[in-house]
Amino acid sequence: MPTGFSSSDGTDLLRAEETVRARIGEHDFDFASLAAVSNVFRVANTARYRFERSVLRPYDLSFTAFTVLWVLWIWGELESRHLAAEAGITKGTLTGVVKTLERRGLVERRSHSADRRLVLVTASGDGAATMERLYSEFNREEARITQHLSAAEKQELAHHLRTILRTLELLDD
Amino acid sequence: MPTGFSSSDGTDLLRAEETVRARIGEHDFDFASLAAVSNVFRVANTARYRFERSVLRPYDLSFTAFTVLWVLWIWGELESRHLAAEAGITKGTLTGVVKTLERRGLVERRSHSADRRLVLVTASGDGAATMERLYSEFNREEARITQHLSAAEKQELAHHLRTILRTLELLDD
DNA sequence: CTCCACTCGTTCGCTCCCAAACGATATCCT
DNA sequence: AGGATATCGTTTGGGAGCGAACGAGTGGAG
Repeated sequence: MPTGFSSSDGTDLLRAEETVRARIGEHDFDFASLAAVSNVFRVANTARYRFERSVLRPYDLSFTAFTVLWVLWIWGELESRHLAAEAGITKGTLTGVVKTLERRGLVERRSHSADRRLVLVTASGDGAATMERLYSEFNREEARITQHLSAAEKQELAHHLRTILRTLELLDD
Repeated sequence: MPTGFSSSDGTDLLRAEETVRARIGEHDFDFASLAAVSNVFRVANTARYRFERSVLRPYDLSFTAFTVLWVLWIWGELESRHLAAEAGITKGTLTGVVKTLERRGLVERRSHSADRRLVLVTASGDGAATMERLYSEFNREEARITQHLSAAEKQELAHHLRTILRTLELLDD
C-alpha cells in the first residue's frame, strides 16, 4: 500500500509540508519549488501504482512495458535507441523490456538491412489489438483520477508541466 | 539518456500529443486528461533521472534511499510500515533500502520494547548531517527546474496536484 | 585499403520494486 | 487458558532500472 506520504482524510495533505517548514526553518529555502516538485513525484508514484493494479493487472503488463508498447503503437516501427528515448529508459533497460514483450508475442524485432548494428522493433498484430482495448481503459482511468479538475485546470496543469519539461531539456548537460 | 518522449527544441513538445490525437481519432477520448496525466509521468521520470545524476550522485544515494532518509530526517524515528507508507514504497522494498542505508551508517534500526514485531528506524548522526548538506542542494535543483514558472504558477501547479492526490486517496479501494 | 574512432544493442552487477508466502509475535474470543 | 485470527517485518522470485564494459559493425583519414 504505497500511497505516498499523506495518510488519511485529505485535510492534512498540507500537514507534511508544514512539518517540513517547521523542521527546516525559513532561511533561504524555496518552499514553492519544494511543493511543486515533490507533489509531482507523489502523484506520479501513486498514480503509477494505481494504474498497475487496475487497468494493467489483467493484461499482466508493467507500467514500463505498457509505455514501450504504447510508443510503438503510436509511432510505428522504431530503432531501439529511439524507442528507449521515447519511453524514457536507457537502452540497456529496453533490451530486457523488449525481451519480455517479445516472449508474450506483443512485439517483433528485426535487424536493419543496410546497417546491421540497428534493431527495429514493431508492435505485432496481437500487440496492436491489445493496445486498442487497453488504451481506452487507460484513458478512462486518467479521467477518473483527474475528475475533480475542470478541463481548464487540466490544461493549466499540463501547460506548467510542459514548461518544466522544456527547462529540463535546456538544462540537459 | 532517458529524457522521455520529446526530443529536441521544445516547440515540438506538443507534437507527440498531436500524433496521438491523429492516431487515436476523436471518438470518446479525453485528451485533456491524457495531457495532464502523461505529462506528470514525463516530468517525474525526467526530473528523477536528473536528480540522481546531479545532486545525488556524489553521495551515492538512489532517489528512493534519499526519500527514505529524508522522511526520517523530517519526522524522526518511525515504525517500518509507516516509513514505507510515507516513502511511497511497500514494506518489502523498504527492508532492502534500509539494509543499504544501514550498511552505509546513515540509519539505525532497533526493535520496539513492548511490541517485538515492530522495528523502529532512525536517521543516525551521520545520516542527519548528510541530509543537512544534501537537502539545500536538492532544493536549489528544485528551484532550477521550475525557474520558468512564477511563484503563483508553482502554487497553482502544486494545488492541482494535491487535488489529484486527494482523488487518488478517495478512489483507494 | 587499412587502421582508428565512433555507434549500435547486449550483457553484467547492483539496487529497487512488487506480490505472495512465511515465521514470529500479539490480540481477540470464549 | 488457549486456539483462531490478525499484524509485523523479512524473504523469495521475477521484472524493472542504471552505468559501465563489451563485441559487432560502420565510416572516415591517410
